[in-house]
Amino acid sequence: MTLDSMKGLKRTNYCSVDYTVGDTVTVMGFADRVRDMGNLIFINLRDRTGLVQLAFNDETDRTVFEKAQQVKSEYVLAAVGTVRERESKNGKLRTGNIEIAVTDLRILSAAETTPFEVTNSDKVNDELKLRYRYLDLRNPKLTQNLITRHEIARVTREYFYENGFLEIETPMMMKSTPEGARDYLVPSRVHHGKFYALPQSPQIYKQLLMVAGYDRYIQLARCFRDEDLRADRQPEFTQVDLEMSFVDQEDIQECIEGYIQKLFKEIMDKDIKLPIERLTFADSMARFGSDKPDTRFGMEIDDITDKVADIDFVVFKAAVEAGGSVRMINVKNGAATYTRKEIDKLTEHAKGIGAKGLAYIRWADEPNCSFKKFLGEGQLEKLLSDIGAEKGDLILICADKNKVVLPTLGALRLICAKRLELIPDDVYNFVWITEMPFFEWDEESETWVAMHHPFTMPMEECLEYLDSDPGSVRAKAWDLVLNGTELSSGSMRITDPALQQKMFEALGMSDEEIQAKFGFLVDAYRYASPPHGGMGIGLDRIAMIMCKADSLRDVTAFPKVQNASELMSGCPSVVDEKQLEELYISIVPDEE
RNA sequence: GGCCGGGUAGUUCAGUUGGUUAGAACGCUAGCCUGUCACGCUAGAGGUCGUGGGUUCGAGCCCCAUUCCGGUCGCCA
Repeated sequence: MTLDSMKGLKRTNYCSVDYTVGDTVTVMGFADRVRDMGNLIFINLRDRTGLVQLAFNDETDRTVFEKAQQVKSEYVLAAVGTVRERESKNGKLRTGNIEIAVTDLRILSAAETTPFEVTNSDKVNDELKLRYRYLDLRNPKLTQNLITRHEIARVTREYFYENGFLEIETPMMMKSTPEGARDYLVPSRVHHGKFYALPQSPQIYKQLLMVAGYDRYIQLARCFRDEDLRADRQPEFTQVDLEMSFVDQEDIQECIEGYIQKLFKEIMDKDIKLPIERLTFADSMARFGSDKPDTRFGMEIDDITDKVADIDFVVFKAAVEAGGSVRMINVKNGAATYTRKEIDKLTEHAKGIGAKGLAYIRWADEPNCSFKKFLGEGQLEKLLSDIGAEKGDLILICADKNKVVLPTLGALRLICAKRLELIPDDVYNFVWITEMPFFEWDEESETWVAMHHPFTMPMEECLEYLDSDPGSVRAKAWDLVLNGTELSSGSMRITDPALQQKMFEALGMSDEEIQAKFGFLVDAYRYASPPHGGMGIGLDRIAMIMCKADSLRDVTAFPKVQNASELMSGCPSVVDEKQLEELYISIVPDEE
């Protein structure tokens, strides 16, 4: 087949626009579907805006008609023609009332048969679609997602520009700081044996920008973390990264609330009520068993330690003796119809999280209690009434240390709600989680590690417990959670070098270590700094939620798969010996 | 690294207790068709059943190993 040139043609409009009958237009795009009826041919032409129908009949110039007969799916075409009304309308299309009577058709590029049908690929295996990502990206749904993502980025820039933020780029190659997630390393050719790291976040640079006096900074920052993937976690991702000076926590939250409100109004036409609810970390854990609670439904956790105190059940007693508690959720919503098998499955899940087991009361016809044999006369009736149970309820009870009980019930709460379809999909529940713990006990290294990062400001009233009870120290750090997804995380930063020194020490770092890792940062604060804090907001996750997508892959143009490789290009890949030599790198073979 | 699920025409799937030539739909190819819009009709091509090994007279099906994909736990300051 001989291909045509588009010489002499200029596109007048995208495919899916409002047309005026009688106009002469030139459109260009992909053949979405060809319907050849012998002496009558229709071609749906597709571009990123949508479809328009090209029509060829006995009034069509013969050479143009013959050209149309050659067109197959995914060919790239240019067509000139006259807009006219369709004989029968198609209500499903924006352009369904008109068609283009083609007077000139050019085949600009021919396609081989594609490995899957581009616009009918819902059920096609993801692996195949990812190998041919450039084809899948032709799918209108993905196109729409990427356009929405573009709109999110546009509104984001608009909002922060309007509010006096400066967009400043920070380095992509920076110093490795082994705290937190694993770094992606970039070897240096010039410096034998030394490495750059790709940023996990521009954290340190943005703090230094505050020291430098650029008091409102924003960047749509690409960030990298060498950790395993999840549906909502890619090794590279984009954060709306910002930092503000001369503010406190409330000022930053207020600024972000304005952003969220604008974003949801402009992209989703949703009105988000302000202020967004504040919930302390401790309350969130106690009520929802999670630091990222999904508040679109109830089923909150109840502490029933006191109510089971007189029950002689060894599991309950042991939990209390170990300093733990007995807590429950009431699944309600007809969950008493759960079969034994389904409850066993919940138990299995609970065990997966760390619980030793699950007690339950299933009240279908009669209350059926898993620890009945440990109950005395009348105790079940009393318990049922104490916890407010009714016929039809399923009560799940977990007894252990709080560290186990809360996450377990939190997870079961989500599983049951999903199964019973209690979660409305058109509701957007934001919540601020505040007063986050500063330290987290790391079992592996048996040390306290910073939960947020070591530059986070502790709450003033907690400073005195820094040495005596680190676990109780709360931070001026907060998360923004939407429908159970952590969207954003922020904190006030330490600007006092003496306090920063103290925090490093509490984290078990020696002076040498501090100097080697963060010396430049500590030094910077010795030359005075405005009080400041900031946030990093997950742009990909916002896009995922706004597109109602199940995976970040659906809102990322070229995503990576679970093992962090990219199926289309096949990266990561081996490199030439010569490249390695220049970098002084030798590869140790895999042990068998 | 652990656990769970999956891999059969180009695609999505079916494939009985282990038994003849592995089927269907869509797509593709060819022909017919003047108002379709998931066009229709007729015919056709297309398979190392992920890979390797084993059991068996005989394996898509059973066993072992391996690989790839997904989910999840660990991990993600």
